Amino acid sequence: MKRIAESTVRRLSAYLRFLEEFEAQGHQTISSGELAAQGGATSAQVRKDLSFFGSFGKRGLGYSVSALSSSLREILGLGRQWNVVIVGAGKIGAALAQYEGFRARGFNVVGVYDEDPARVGGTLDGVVVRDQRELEADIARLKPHIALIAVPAEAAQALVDRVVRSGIRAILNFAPTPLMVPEKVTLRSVNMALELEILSYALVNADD
Amino acid sequence: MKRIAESTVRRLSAYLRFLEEFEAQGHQTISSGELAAQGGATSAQVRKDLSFFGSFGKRGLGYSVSALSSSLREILGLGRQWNVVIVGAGKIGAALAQYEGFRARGFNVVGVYDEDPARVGGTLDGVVVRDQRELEADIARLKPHIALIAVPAEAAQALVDRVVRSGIRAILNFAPTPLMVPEKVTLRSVNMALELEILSYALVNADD
DNA sequence: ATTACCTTGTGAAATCATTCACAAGCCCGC
DNA sequence: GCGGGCTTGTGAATGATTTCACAAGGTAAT
Repeated sequence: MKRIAESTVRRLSAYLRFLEEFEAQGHQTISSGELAAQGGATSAQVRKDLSFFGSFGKRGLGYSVSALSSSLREILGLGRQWNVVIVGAGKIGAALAQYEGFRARGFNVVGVYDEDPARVGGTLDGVVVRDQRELEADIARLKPHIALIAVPAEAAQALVDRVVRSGIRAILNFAPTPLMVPEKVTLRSVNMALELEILSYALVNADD
Repeated sequence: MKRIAESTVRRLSAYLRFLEEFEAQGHQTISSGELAAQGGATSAQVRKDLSFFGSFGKRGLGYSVSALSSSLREILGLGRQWNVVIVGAGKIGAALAQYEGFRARGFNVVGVYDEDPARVGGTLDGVVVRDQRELEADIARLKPHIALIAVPAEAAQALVDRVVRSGIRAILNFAPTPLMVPEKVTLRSVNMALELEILSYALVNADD
């Protein structure tokens, strides 16, 4: 299949979220226009996004809410459970470990790791914080699919290397630093200070 | 000035971060190629990004690390302090309130708000959690520039409306829901579950 | 001062993403 | 079964962003 733009995948995910709400409200069908109105997209964009993956609608009528939800879950790989390890049990790691939004969408936190003995052995939302030295052995045993990196910038690359070497193929990084991964590994980064800097830019250039 | 793409601003911010590191290592000058190598950009992209704002380099030599850092800080509006209020003192709000990366870059948390009486009065990294009912009065008094929204999805829009009505012009949203703001307000969203879903998509489509 | 060598700044070209616009298809009422 | 009214799916057009490629300008060594 042709490579799909990340912006498209991001929107599909947003469509799915709204479809679930819409379904809960008892609606059977939805048009591209209604779906678009939600996230600021256009109806043409919704149709184009979906067209990369097939034909899901009925002309004149729109899309079946439940059928489209299923298709999107299938496309996004959400018809299954994903196991996640969190590396770093500081403020951010702890918040992530306890974030309900992950489990709600099929992402299971199966391990949280830290190197600080003061944190090891503590429990976060039912998951015990384990010693970072166990990381390799645990990844080999639990075969998690995704690693969340929530350690200081200086430590991040070394830990990414370790989880990659242990077989992890997808990483979500919260450390404010660029990271290198082999091509076969997918890396995404969330950088909160950077988001604030973009706001800062917007504020000083508000009069454009 | 011509409107600058968000992707450009994002990269400028990344360049600045690396320049600061590079400066700490004692380097005087840097070429567009060295700067690019960092974040996976190309040298042409670095030069193009900078060219939107002026000429900062010397042909044959590169850029002065310190001069370029200053220019970027100026462009991004980082030559000053920004005051930030955090709405929501749950897991994520608390983690944000205590995140050192913000203060380090000139973003001062001047207030944290929650509606849960059990949280009000508590203290997070020196900042006392205040009652959400004080929000309007405090914004009027403290004139913060930026609001971070860290409340459940259902509550987010109402709180955004409140901070916007109180005069906030820039919002960073952590609630997993789309939000509406007037045109004059800049809104950015960080959606962690959505990031995981993009990884999920990448994992199921790894063989492309 | 001249030469050899680098690196910038920037139009032009290429690529990527979004929007337009409309034929084709489907539902529904009659 | 036919016609009116909607809405999809999709090429074509537009717009945005990235990459290319090279003239222009600077350094440094001799």
